[in-house]
Amino acid sequence: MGRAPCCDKANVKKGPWSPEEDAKLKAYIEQNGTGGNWIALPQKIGLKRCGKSCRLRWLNYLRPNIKHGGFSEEEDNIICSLYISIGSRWSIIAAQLPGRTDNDIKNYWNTRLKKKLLGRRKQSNLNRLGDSKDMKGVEENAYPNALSNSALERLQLHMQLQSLQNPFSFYSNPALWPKLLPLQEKMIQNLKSMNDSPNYPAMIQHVLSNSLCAAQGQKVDFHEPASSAGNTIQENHVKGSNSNVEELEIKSLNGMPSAIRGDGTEQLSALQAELDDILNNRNAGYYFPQQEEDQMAEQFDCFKEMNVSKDSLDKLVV
DNA sequence: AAGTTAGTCAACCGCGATCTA
DNA sequence: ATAGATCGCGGTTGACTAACT
Repeated sequence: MGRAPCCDKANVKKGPWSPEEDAKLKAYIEQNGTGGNWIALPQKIGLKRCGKSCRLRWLNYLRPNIKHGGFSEEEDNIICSLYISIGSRWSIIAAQLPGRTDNDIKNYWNTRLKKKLLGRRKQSNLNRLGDSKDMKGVEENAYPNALSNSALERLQLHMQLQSLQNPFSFYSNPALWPKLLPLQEKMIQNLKSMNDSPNYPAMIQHVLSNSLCAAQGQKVDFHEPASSAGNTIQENHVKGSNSNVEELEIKSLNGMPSAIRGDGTEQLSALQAELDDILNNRNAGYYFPQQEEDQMAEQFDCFKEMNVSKDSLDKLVV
């Protein structure tokens, strides 16, 4: 049996808000506040809207000091850094950007920023895949299920940044990978039995070691920006950890070999600088020698060959 | 000029968390 | 302690528009 609907769907208006509805809602809330009950609010002011819809409209559009569009470079950097580190916690990310809403940031990430960061990599793969006329089909086949996966996507972004920083990335050098704990070894064995791809266990080895480091509580040390939002990243990091899946999420700066990682602050600064370069197209003309370009492309191809879903990772560790 | 595709963004939906009686 | 109500979040959808063929 499902949950009772929060409102009478049949008598509720949906779709875009009219200026009159906006005015009614805004005037009421500015004068009386929300009254702590969004569900009852629309009835009080004679709006044929669901309470949730009113709340959303107020939070995302009507409340004071909301900024729309025109994200600054600094905001881009903050969003990217936080996404790579904590994933799609849009409300937390929004709390660090005064005047921005989680919905706005989510849309901005999905439609622009993600492409900005991943686009170069994807374009390179497409070029490599040759002179095929049917590029649409190629793209679909090349990324069967990877980009919808938040954790893998973040790993991919992180690898891309690592590759930019260090063309001789440790991802292609097993000697640099961290030593495994017995439990991790066991997981790798399980994975081996699941998939015979030569790249699969190697990449999973690093994914898992990263994940386990994250699960062991190693954290990125964020400096809290001046914000009246109250929640710090660290607070939310702990408070929000309510599932095994979250524990498994890859905290991008954790679990890296110390020779490459340095301390967290240095890595964060390097990451920040690299993001800055990418986002501002300062390396748009950067030329990777073909060999390095191919090597980097192969690292990303690992994900194709792995054909692994987050579910399969979850099952192994839970 | 008309049709198609891709990009953008406001809004909706469902679910877990939290509150309250 | 518990069940129902509400909140808040993240994923997804769909309308609209611009760019392209």
